[in-house]
Amino acid sequence: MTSSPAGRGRPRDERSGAAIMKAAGELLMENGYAGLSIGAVAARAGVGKDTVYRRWSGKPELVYEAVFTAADTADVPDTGVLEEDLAAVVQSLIDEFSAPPAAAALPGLLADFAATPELRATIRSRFLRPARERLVVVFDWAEQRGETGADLPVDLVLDTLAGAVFFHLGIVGERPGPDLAQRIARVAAKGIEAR
Amino acid sequence: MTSSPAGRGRPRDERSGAAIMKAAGELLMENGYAGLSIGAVAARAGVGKDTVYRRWSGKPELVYEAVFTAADTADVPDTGVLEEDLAAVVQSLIDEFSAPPAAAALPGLLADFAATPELRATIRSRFLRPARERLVVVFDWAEQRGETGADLPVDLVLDTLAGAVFFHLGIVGERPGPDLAQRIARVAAKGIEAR
Amino acid sequence: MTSSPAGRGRPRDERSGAAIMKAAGELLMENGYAGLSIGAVAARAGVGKDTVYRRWSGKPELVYEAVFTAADTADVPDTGVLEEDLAAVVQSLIDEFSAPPAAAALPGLLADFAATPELRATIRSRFLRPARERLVVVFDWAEQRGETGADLPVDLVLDTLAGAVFFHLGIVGERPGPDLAQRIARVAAKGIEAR
Amino acid sequence: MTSSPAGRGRPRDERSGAAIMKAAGELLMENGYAGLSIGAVAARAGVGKDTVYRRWSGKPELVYEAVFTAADTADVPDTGVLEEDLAAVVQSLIDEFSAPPAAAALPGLLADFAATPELRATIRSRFLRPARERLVVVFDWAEQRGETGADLPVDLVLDTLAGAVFFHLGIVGERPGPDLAQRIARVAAKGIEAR
DNA sequence: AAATAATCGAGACGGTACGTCAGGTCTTAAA
DNA sequence: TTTAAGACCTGACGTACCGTCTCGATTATTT
Repeated sequence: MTSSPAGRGRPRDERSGAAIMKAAGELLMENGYAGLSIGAVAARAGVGKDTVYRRWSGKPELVYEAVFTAADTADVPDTGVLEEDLAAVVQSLIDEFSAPPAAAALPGLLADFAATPELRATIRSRFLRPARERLVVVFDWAEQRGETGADLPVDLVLDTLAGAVFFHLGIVGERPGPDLAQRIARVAAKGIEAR
Repeated sequence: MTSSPAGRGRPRDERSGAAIMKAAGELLMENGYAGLSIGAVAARAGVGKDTVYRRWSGKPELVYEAVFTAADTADVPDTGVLEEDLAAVVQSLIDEFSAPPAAAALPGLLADFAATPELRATIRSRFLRPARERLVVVFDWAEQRGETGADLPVDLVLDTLAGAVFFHLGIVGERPGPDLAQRIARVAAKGIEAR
Repeated sequence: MTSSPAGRGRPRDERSGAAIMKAAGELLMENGYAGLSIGAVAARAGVGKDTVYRRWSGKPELVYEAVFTAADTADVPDTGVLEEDLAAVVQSLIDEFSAPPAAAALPGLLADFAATPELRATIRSRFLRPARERLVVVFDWAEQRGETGADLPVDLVLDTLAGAVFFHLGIVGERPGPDLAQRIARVAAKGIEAR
Repeated sequence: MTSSPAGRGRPRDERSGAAIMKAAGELLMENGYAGLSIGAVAARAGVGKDTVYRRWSGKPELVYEAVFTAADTADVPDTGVLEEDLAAVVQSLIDEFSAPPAAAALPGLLADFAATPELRATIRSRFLRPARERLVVVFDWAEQRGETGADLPVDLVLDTLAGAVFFHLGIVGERPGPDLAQRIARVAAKGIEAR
């Protein structure tokens, strides 16, 4: 959210922003990403359209913030086994991508981000940073245990894991079976282990 | 394409359909998926809007057909090594997804498909069938060579490979390095090989 | 009204145009000129805004046509007396300006016309042409009878008569007493008669 | 202008009011009446919007005061001839109506006044009082000289003179030729003279 | 000196209207 | 029956103003 500039003038009412976020989440689940309009969000939030545009530059930014707010700073547990550590990382991606508003928003949201150069450059940092940080940690542990070599292609693996989850859930639309994270992690762990 | 209902009346002019496909591909590369409108396609093709709607039910179907027309029936070469076979499969996905009109269309197109129940069900068959057929063959060879066990999760692996390629190219927007297929295939091959 | 270009395409539905005119007249009397919006006219007419903009370039043109449609081609009667002839001309101006929708529209409408160079140039021809034609005839008769000289300043007299009626009715808002035309005509007739 | 309610609190800064008047006059000439917004006036004056609304109730009142401030208390000269006296009155109307900011403001301003019942009632006193006072004096002289009878319809003549000037200059937009006042006065004088 | 109160610039607030554009349907005359 | 053309209704877009309100700060009068 763009922070209010300086201390001058009437400060923004936090309740407006909160009402907008709430309305956006609801409409997202009711009508999907394509069926969500800024005007409808404003109307349901009991707010003028300007009040939305003052805070967010457009639908993608608004929906991104409405959906991906969970801080998700939990540390990945050190299980001592690469495959299990990876499973935890994949599970966090699944949790992030399959929450109801996220599932409704993701394909359209990523499409809009991908279509806009400025937004496209932010996709990794916005959607994948927590997972990437965890992955770096997990890779570090695995290297110290000798399970993997150094110089693992973090971003490529991350894209693969995220792509697998996104494609499986978001596009093809399968429900996330309870062992999905484990199955993906098993292949990935074996794939990147040293010999 | 919807086939012309046989029989009476003036037959459809095949040149109209071809002009529409051509115009759609051009506009896709100029303005992207979101910036393509049926009206603009019709105008550039020198055709009435009805002539478009008579053949395709809407933008997703139209763009899908304009972009994914290549038959792509080439057999995957039997290299005798799982990793190499997989690399060929991944390369075919890369080729399919990174062709200029496809790259411009894919994120938005998949989002529209995913948002429509009837279309969502057809994603695998429309975008992944050739790759899936190749993957089945490759897995069959590998099993016969003893490199892998039976009962490999074809669809999950397919989603993973496709998701990796799509996310890496379509969303994050990296150019496909010449060794991308090989790198993905290496991890995947090791991941699914029998111990 | 802009006439539909050539014979190609679907012809405009005359009922739409008529419904727009009717709605505009009603809203004008209910809310006045400033309170009339194109969107409200379209909504009441059961028509899309485009259908309005396709026919009229904006509110001034729309309201002008909605209000000043009466052909008003009646000839001015030859009474044989300048003052009486002028009274008939003035009365036609009063009738034109004091009809309920016209009275509601005139001040704002003329202001918008005056503020737009292209429209400003058309004020005389749009609002005063019938009166001017009558005035020319009346002056011609008067000259032939010897009541006046030649070279009367038609436009200045016309502006004076119209200004008097407009200012008296439209701005100051007096009801048009039954002898108003006569009173204005008396002064004007005396004013322009030859000694 | 609403006078500052005496007494407590910080007194109004007279420079703010002056800056607002100045900004309003400038913007009026740059953008016309319709193109003038309170927000823009406040911004150019370096003032908050409330500082404007605290002093004036809205655009019409603000513009009226910005434009029609000239006291114009000069006495009409007694020329001894009705036509010449009238010419002076008409000339004062021309001067008032054709000053650049007034010319830009008048049609829209009068339309807004006419559209608001409370304001409409004040039009004569606001815009025509000086001219009316002069006209009464001039008629008085003329009656004493025997040029006219008593009981001249002051308001009707005034509306006619003002309407003629307003319509000729403000609406139709002619530049005021140097003899305009004389030409109008000649007709009017003859029109109201006793036989 | 302290309390009270109105003003100041700034700008957020909920609304309304703007004029444009796309979607998908329908209606014409011509082929 | 299809064709090109284009009108049709719906509804969203992002912007501009409206007139009100809420800030912190300032400047006066009243205790």
